[in-house]
Amino acid sequence: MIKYHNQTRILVAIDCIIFGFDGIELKLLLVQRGLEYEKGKWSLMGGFVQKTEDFEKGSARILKELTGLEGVYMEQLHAFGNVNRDPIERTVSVTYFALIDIHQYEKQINTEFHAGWFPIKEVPKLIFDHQEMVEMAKQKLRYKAAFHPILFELLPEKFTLPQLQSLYESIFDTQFDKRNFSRKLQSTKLLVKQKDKDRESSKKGAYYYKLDKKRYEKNFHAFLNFIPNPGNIK
Amino acid sequence: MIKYHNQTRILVAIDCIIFGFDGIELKLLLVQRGLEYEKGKWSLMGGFVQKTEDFEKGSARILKELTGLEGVYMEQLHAFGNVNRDPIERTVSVTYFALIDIHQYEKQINTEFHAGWFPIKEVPKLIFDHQEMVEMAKQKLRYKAAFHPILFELLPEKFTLPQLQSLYESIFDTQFDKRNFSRKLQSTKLLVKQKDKDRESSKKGAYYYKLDKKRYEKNFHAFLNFIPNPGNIK
DNA sequence: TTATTAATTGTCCAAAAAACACTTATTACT
DNA sequence: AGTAATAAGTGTTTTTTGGACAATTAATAA
Repeated sequence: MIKYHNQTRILVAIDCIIFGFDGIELKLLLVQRGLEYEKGKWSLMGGFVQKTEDFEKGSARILKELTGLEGVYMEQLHAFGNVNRDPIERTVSVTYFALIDIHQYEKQINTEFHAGWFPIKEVPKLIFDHQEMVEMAKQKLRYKAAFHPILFELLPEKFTLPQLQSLYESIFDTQFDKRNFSRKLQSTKLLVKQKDKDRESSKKGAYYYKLDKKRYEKNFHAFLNFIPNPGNIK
Repeated sequence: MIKYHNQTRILVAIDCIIFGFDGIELKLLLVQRGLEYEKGKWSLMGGFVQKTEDFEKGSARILKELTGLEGVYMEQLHAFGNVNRDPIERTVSVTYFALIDIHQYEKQINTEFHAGWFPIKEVPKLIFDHQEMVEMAKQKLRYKAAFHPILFELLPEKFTLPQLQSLYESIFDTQFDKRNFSRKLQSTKLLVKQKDKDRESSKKGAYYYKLDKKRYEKNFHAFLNFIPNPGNIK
């Protein structure tokens, strides 16, 4: 087989920034590094790209190993290539971020990897440049969520408006007016009101809503001004 | 030195999608591939990541080799990793896109690489998955330009409102009302009206404007609704 | 002087966003 | 049984923004 000559071949890793929501706050799934050097330190879930594996396959494999999950929303974030980002050996990292509903998979999380959910505001020190990756992912999540109906990926199939609003508030770290919030969401026509209520979080109970799947898929890229005063989202 | 064992090391390339504007239409800078296999076919400018070079350094080096340019706006687009994207040998490609004012560098373009500007609508068949890269870059450029004042990177230091509008129209492939366009731009306070006029393109002449650099840097990420009816930008 | 060309500027109307407060359903307590 | 407490749900007004639209101006050429 012909090859390119005199070129450097480099390890290529995939690291996954896995966001989860538990109904209260946004969390990040971390694992304790299994490989030597910094072993036991908290880290993003990652692995090396295999010989016959492209990035989508690789990121899905890594996610599955850790969480047992398949078919989860995943998107490429950024490729990190600093020469010394991994002190063992030069490794390029292609990062993906995923969004999942924590409760749905609570019990599947593979214990073998010593995984744990951390509130996004209390993320421990991470190895290598993983901190930077997380920061970028948070920023991208905010950016995207400000205009696209992406946060539903973090919620269970049935959810209430107050839940949805608290998710938005948690991610944008601010408070919205519930009347305006509700009106804006209703106007997207993405929500279908259910007959039953969630009675966990209040006496009166809050109606459940489901996504209108068809419209959701169709309008996924459509632009929606979800966030009041988008201001300085980057 | 310690190394990771039993892992595949892969060639990592950087490919640059270089957009340019000549005052009339958006163009793409392409080169004729120098390496064997598909030699002579049109291709993005690219090269392999060197042993002690990170992506930013690499993309700057590649851009410089081809155009002589430095300090140009550049941004990472996406990492492409399909197993067979390069039939010679598996190669991962990290893509960057750059924006430049064609006239400013017209004479610097390195002839050694047989480079050529192609109108974005008449891009020839490209090697490998470069077509896909260009498509993604076009889409991202539109997306970003719809909300951020990024297109100034394609213009000379002094430009007129009609020029700016024709740039926007060319990129979004539509027509804007010049009164509304002007008002919207003025409202950003990013433009500083000059005393002199461009007399090339009309009898009356159009006033030049410059960017207010300070505000530009400060507001680079600020959200501005540049595009009427953003509709289905992805 | 008149016709032509492209630049410049302003008004009005419609739609969207934001500010704002009261009513309702339910439960717990006295 | 009555009342207090809690969170859900709902409408109206004002302000801001976006979009449609046309007349005037500066310069040149006929």
